[in-house]
Amino acid sequence: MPTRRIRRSRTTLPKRAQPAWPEQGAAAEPAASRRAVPPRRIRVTLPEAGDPEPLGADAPSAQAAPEAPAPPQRRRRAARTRSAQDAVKRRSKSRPALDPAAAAPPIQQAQRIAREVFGYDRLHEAQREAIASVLGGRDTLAILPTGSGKSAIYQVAALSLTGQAVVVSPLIALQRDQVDTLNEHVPGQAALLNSTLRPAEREEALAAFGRGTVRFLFLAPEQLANEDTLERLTKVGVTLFVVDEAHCVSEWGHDFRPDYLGLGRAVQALGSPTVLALTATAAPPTRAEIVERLNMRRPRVLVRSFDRPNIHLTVRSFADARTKGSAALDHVAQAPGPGIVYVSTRRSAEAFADDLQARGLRAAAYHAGLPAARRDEVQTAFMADELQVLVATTAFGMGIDKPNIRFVVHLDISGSLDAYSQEIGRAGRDGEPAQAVLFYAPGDLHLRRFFASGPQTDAGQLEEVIRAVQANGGEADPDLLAEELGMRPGWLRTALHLLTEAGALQRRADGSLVAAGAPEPMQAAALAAEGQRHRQAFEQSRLDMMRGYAETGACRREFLLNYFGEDHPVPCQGCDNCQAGQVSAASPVTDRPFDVGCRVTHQTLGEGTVVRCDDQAVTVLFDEEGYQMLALSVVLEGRLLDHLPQVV
DNA sequence: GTAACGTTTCCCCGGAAACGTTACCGTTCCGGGC
Repeated sequence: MPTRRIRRSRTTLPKRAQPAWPEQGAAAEPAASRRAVPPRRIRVTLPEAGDPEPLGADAPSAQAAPEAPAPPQRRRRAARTRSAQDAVKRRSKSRPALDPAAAAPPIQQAQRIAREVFGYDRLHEAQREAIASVLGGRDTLAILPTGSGKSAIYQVAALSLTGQAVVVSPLIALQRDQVDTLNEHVPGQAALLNSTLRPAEREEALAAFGRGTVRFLFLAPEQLANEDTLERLTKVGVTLFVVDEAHCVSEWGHDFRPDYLGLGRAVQALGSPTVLALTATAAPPTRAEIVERLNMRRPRVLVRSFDRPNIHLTVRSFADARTKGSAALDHVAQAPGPGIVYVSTRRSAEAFADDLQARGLRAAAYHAGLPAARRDEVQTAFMADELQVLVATTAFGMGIDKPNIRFVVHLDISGSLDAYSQEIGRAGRDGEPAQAVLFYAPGDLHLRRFFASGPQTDAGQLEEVIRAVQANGGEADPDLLAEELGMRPGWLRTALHLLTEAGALQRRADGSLVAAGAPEPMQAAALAAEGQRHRQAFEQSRLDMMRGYAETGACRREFLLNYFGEDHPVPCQGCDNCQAGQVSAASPVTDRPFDVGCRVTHQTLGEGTVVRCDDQAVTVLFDEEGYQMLALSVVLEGRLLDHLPQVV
């Protein structure tokens, strides 16, 4: 077994040449503090692929356990990509063949790797459970709060296993950070595979992974849609398939990045390795979809509390957008920062940042329409506390780990409580008090309804597409079809996706789409249109829940946690309604007609699961129709809901 | 669903009003140009 010298290194923020926002007279706040882990040199022995020998029992530690950190959030561009690839080249020693008969390594081995390789004195309980589940060969979905060290789970699990891991990560910048972090601890054992690589670099990454020199290969889901890439990986014999930020499967797969929905197919093609899906936010339907889409078998689903008691929840309601904007400006101008203001459009991001600057604040806008260099500059400045306020669209935030964010203000309502929870979860990661304030005007719902509605299709158009595919000899080339039918390419891609979901089209081994032959075009189009209708109804129902949160007079924390299937005692004293004395202690759980989590059936809405029940309303997540809030008195008087046997 | 923007219509040539169109969040990948 090889011995390696590992040195923990600290990274530094790149210096910014020129501030592009007004400097304020007041002294800059201290730089963001990262957890200080003293650099040290250790000698560590790692199991090779095929090495069955466990490392021995874990020694107990009396020290507090530093949790695994989220990746640092500085953009590291081509130079870092090349350095990771160079590291791969330096380590070209081949590994022994995989040994599938090797016994699952014990959790003690994982603890030792966590300590000796990554410097964590001990893993916390959720990390241990998830790692043990993976080491036992069980597909695992871990839904753990931000800052709980999700990355450490796959890092330690993969190094404890024999064989190699593919890690699907949504953003190239995130992948770079993850590879850099890993290569600081296990030099040369992590590599990237994405479109920024030159052909030779790409080939080298695949070859190193094929030789076993590289244990972790990070890629975006689009890479796995490439049949050549998938075939190369299949030959390697991947033992662990990790999906980081797994909520993207459900959140982005349907209308934005459809290759997320193809990950289950990739898992099968890779010989069904153990699947580990990690996310910080997933309500029950999102969990179900992740499990289904990733083809997870009898998965262990680990869920920890979503509650962040140090974040105070407030909603301020307004009749119109103008008075709302003015009040939000006053609020943010006096709020102790640093903070994030989320808005729904790029234009309003620019406008609100301008307004804040006019008030003398160091503020900047961040959205996907900015040049990459400007986005890097703004993000780096915010991370370094050079900015007080970042005004951003949803483009900002994934993977962000800035501990001292004191407020997250929403100038516009989010599209779902899933998104809202993710966004406010970026506040107060240092455990100190933080504020989440939603500025709400009912008119804001229009734009969100537009986003939730997605591209409009009808069965007639979809049938037209299928017939065109058939007329083309069964080939479904998006660009050709768009031109031929005079349809927008974006819309046509959505149509092809819906038709594939309905079974009217099939993906061939080379990745291209062909007509499936059955069902008949009319029937397939109707199925596809119905599928989309369900999806849109579900999205609209999620927006309804977001609206429910904004308009509730009950405890907001309870409302938010109920959405994620978690109960919470009221009053919480950590939200505006509770502090205003509007919320009194709830009736005992046993007195409620419907328990959270119980299965019910409705004559027209079908079967569903109760997610919330208070004195006024019962909220049910129906399997087909999404979330529905029903007046409790009407439900009880009309006997609209019947209990079903509990699903174990 | 709304707002911003562009075009057309008045039919005296500049500009208001009406009307129509389009964008509105999110990333990766790929091919072409320099």
